Amino acid sequence: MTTSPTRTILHVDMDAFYVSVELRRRPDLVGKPVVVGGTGNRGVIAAASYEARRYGVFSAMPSTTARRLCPDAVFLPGDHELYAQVSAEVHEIFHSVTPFVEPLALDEAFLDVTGAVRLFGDGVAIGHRLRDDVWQRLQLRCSVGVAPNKFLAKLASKAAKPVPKPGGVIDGPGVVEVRPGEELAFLHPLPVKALWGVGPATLERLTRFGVRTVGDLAQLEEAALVAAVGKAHGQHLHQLSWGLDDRPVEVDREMKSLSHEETFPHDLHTHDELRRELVRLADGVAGRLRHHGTGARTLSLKVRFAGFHTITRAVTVPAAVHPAHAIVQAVEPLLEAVDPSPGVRLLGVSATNFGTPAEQLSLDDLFAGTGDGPAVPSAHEWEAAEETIDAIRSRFGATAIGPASAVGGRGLRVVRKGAQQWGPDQAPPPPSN
DNA sequence: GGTACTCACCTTAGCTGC
DNA sequence: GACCGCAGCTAAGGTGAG
Repeated sequence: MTTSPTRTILHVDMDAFYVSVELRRRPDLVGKPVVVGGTGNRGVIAAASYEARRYGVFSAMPSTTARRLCPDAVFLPGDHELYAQVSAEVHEIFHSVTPFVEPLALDEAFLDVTGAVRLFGDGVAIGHRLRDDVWQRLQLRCSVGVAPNKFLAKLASKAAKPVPKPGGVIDGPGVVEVRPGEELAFLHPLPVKALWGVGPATLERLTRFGVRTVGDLAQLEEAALVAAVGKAHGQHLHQLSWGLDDRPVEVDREMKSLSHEETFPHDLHTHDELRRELVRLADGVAGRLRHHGTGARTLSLKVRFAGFHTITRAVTVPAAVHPAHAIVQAVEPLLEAVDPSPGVRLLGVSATNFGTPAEQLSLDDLFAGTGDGPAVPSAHEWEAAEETIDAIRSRFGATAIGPASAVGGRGLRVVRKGAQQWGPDQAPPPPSN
């Protein structure tokens, strides 16, 4: 029997990242309940200061609920570009100890420091070093978990965090280590929902089996678990319940899908309105496909109705495409087949099945020789136009130019990743005549 | 009653070709 | 020609994470 050598994995998680970044430019708000997120009635909370968490406010909570729980909280709209920039600085510090960094989100990452312990000391020493560096250079706090695998390191970093209590915020240890041999003693008393992959639906199924803690789950036969939650998920959870996780820290994770979706301040009821939004979303997806130098064969449409019922419709085209007009051409018939009369609150466009874009067929090609059809640009003209749009946006900003067919009652609005991360802004007042 | 956005992965079902 | 089993692809929906 072979055993894999013990690894030293760190999970570094920034403390209330978005809020902490905001507090650097608003020191007057330090010590106060502050939340970052959607400011409109349809928004959600992206991050809450520990003072706000004392009132039960947490991320992903509807903004309206947060306002009710903590009316005195300061609500900030969020600045995705700034957070991305600060995140890059944080990751630079991570790279100062190891090249094996797997970004998980803007505010957290896994680090494989197995090869760095001879240089910098053991995992705990590296954890403290990183915490000190992040604080000295960026005035931000983070928590570090140290363990033989990713999954345990993640749980450990959570145990290292500050704890909001009704009486005040209690500092966490900052660095928590799960040593080899102590995995089960750490893991089994935890509630089963602490496991990666146990969300509300899985939790309910497991509760039916009387499973409350990770230890309970470990005692369950793998076959019973597979019957309850499916093969892949069941086998994975069984492994995790015994502290087993051999996934490597992946430095270059390949992107497999790309999407833009948007919740509207008010429900839309007509195809005309929806078509305008579709063009905008497709333009955003197309820009990012071009940026990554790829195209997509499968284009999907997502529609969420007023009652929150959500449908998805997809189409796969013969060759990968990336121009916005080709995406619109593919997805528009799917939209036409949807009845918007009940009201549509969200529209989304996604691209999967990536591949090198083939030579594009234009409408001209389709109508070639028939003498029919509109006078439309050729495929090369489309491509040249979109490259020019990219150049203008990189020089003058993302909102400098956009598709004319996307201009509607709300003016020209261009889709950028993260631009509307946490829901629509406060709905504009009705137009006055 | 309220519930964002982005991405990954899984399950199920239907279809097609061999 | 009809049928079966299998693999591969696609579509749709669900779940979970951060």
